[in-house]
Amino acid sequence: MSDETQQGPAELAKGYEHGEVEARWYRSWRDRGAFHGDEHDRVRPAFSIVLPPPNVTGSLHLGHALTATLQDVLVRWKKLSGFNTLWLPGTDHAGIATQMVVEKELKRTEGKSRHDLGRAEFLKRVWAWKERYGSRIGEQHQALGASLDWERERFTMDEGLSRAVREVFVRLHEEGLIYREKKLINWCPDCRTALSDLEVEHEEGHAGELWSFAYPLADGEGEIVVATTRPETMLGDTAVAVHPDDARYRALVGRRVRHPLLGRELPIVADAVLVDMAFGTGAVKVTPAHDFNDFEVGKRHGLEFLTVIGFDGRMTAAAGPLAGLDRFEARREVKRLLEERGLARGSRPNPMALGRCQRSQTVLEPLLSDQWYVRIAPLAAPAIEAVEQGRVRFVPEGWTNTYNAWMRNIHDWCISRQLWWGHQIPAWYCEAGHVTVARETPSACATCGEVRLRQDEDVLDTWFSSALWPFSTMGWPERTETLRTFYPTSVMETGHDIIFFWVARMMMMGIHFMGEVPFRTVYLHPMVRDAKGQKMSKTKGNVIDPLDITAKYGADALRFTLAALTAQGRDIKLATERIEGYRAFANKLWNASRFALMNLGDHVERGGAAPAGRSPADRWILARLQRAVNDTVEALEAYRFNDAAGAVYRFVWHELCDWYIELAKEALGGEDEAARAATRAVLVRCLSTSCLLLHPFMPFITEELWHVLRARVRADAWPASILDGRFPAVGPVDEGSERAFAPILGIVEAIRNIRGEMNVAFKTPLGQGEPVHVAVADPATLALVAAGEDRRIARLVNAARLVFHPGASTPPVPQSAVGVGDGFEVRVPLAGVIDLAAETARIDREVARVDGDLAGLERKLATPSFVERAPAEVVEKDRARAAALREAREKLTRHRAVLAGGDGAGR
RNA sequence: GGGCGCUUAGCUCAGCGGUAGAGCACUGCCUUCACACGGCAGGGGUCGCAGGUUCAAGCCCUGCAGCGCCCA
Repeated sequence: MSDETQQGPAELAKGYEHGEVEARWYRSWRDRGAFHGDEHDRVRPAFSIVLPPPNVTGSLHLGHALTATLQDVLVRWKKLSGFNTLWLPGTDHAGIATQMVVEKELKRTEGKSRHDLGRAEFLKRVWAWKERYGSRIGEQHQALGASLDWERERFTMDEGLSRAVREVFVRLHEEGLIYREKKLINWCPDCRTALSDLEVEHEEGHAGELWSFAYPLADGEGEIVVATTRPETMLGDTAVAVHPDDARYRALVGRRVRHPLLGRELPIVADAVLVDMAFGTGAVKVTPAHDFNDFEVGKRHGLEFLTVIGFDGRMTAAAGPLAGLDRFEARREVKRLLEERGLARGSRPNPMALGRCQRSQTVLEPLLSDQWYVRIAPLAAPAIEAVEQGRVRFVPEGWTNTYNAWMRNIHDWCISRQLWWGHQIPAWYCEAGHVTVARETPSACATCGEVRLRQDEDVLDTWFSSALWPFSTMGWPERTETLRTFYPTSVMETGHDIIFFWVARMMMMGIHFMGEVPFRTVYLHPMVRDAKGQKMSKTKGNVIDPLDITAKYGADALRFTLAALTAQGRDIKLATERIEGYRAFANKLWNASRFALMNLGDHVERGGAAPAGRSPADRWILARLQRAVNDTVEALEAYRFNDAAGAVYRFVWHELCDWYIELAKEALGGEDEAARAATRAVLVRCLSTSCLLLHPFMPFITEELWHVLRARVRADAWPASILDGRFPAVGPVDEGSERAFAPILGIVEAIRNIRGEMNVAFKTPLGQGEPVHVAVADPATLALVAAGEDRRIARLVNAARLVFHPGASTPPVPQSAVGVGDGFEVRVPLAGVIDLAAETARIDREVARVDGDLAGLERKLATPSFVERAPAEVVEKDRARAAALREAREKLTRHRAVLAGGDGAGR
């Protein structure tokens, strides 16, 4: 590290410039391995998070930025709090998505398909793509300041992780939890692969059409009318079903109809499960090979399974004259042909649900095929139990229900995908069709010894490998030190949209293979939307690129914004104005530090404060600081990121900057050495503590200011980097000092209020002739005033002369404005300035406000049931409030009477 | 069809039993020696609607309406 970064600049620029600072510090942290989790550390408690791996070919969106921010907040907070932290980065090979990207590129540049290249050559291209673009995600995380342990970066297709995948597959197969079967699956004709239930998006209310046509009876006169939303599937019909209780059709059950286009004969069957007598004609066509419900009917009645639509979405040879047509063309053609034959029986609009491919949005086709499945119920049971027993906790709690509902109603997981990019299934077939599942490529069939083997061409669902992520990344199946130290991880932090994809499956796999849950807490964050609440998407063009934001406003501002908007249970609507606001906050902190540096003189920071010279203002701000620390920690512990951010924000801006710095100017510019030294020390303490509190949210600016401050006050006891600092500890708040100082602040506000309302500019001193009078009832407050707070007040309100009186009221002064507060009254003489009408109006407004409050309170206090049944302290509090209001009202009305008395006031 | 969530100031949202808060926006004044990415002051809400519980209800209960999400 260079001297310059060690020391930081001697003086601060007038405004905070994030660009240069951010680049410099991330490099410095990374180069010294500051983010490395130490697997050998057995002293500090461990805190670990695995980053849910983003798609390797993707690029970060705001959801990722949110994930990175919240996780970094947790990790940096825990690190500063003395934990041995590990935040493990990596990327996911994202089977379909990546393969599609590379295929598209291949088509564009060379006009070739992956089949033109062949599997081996195509995979080479994908790897090349990964090498070229795979680092982008990492760079983006670095720009956000993520304190990830880059030495442990993983990729789901790494050798180690691939070994873990194979091990898991083989073990589950040995345990009978993985099997291969021919069933109906959701097939995407565009991606040309099977999908799991989770990858199907259900489109509600699609404008479908219910189209009716007649099947003529095969043996005699008559017909039976059925309705369908998919006319083309009638080519694959192998039955017509009616309800067994339906009198209209009872005589027809067991008879046959003739297929009008193919000539086949179809049985009429009775099925109480499939058929709803009240819907349509009460008769239903049955296509067992192309519909999930019909599939079951087919099994129940031993029907033929006739596949008429192929994997390419075109009609098969079984579709007879329509073979080769696209399924949607076939739909039109079937309708045309049946109309021609006079069999069409009308149609009506039918809003319906439609299954689409999550990736390509293509309408899915249920197709019959051989696929691999995970028998999931035995894995789900312990995962449900883990949550019931509290070994895993969801935050916000509401997600527990969602998790439970899905887990208890779970279906076997189709894990094979007809892709090339991914973990090829470790199953081999011999000519006789025997299957050999093995960790290493087998030399012969386990059943018949045949040596000519062919590996299953399919690959595993990407989510299969990510389910292992919490332990595969730590070296499993080896028993590594990393696993011993950091598994189970502390928190799983991710978006609630992937609770099933990741969380549930990680739970099942973690418990099954590690014997222990993969994480203790699951924090699910909300979705990030645009300012109007719209989902961000490329097609809508409302996507905000996090890197554009960091370049413009700084990573700290973006991070703070995201944290400040992350309230539990609601989506985040992100408007750039919010980000601008928090950039201003960074600038505010910067300038508070700038002020301090200009006023610290030769102050040298030595541990152990000297409370002797501390003023009431010093004690007050330190009490407020402690409160802010407590609030922040409490919020972080409860994952209330917005409250944590809010607590620091409020302290830094509205207490430290708005009040304390202004209050401190008196002592800093004064002659009293001890007071000045104490103030300087308090200022340093407030700023350094604020930096620590803020560091998890704004790592860059806080590290920069830490260095500058440390060098300036020669605080050798402070660690060289804020990363090695100690997070402020929760402790008792000095409430006495808070309470004691409150009247001082109140007096300032009351005088400022008069100034503002009377439009007296700040540069015009008050009390130049007749002094400003302040009556104070509490002797303790008067003592503070006598000890020097009067000078601070005078400074903050720009008063030339300020006279304090013990007691309840100030002496009457013509042409003056009066303000009242809890335990004090201020009187500001405004001869020559006062606008009688304005002042009267102001007093009237005040009286009206007081009257409103008082009326409510008095009504309440006059209610016997309230006085009798409410807790004594509540009644007492209201009595005291009513008394204070009555007093204020009396003062105000007396003052108004004087104003209106025409004693020469005004002009 | 089942489940969950939301409805509070112009906007975005906190608050969740003792008569309403923040940020932004708005209005007036101020280039006061940290900051105009600023300061001071101010205006603005019958807390979706209707019932109920309670001494007391945005806050608890019931129903209704609207919006959103998840699952089937």
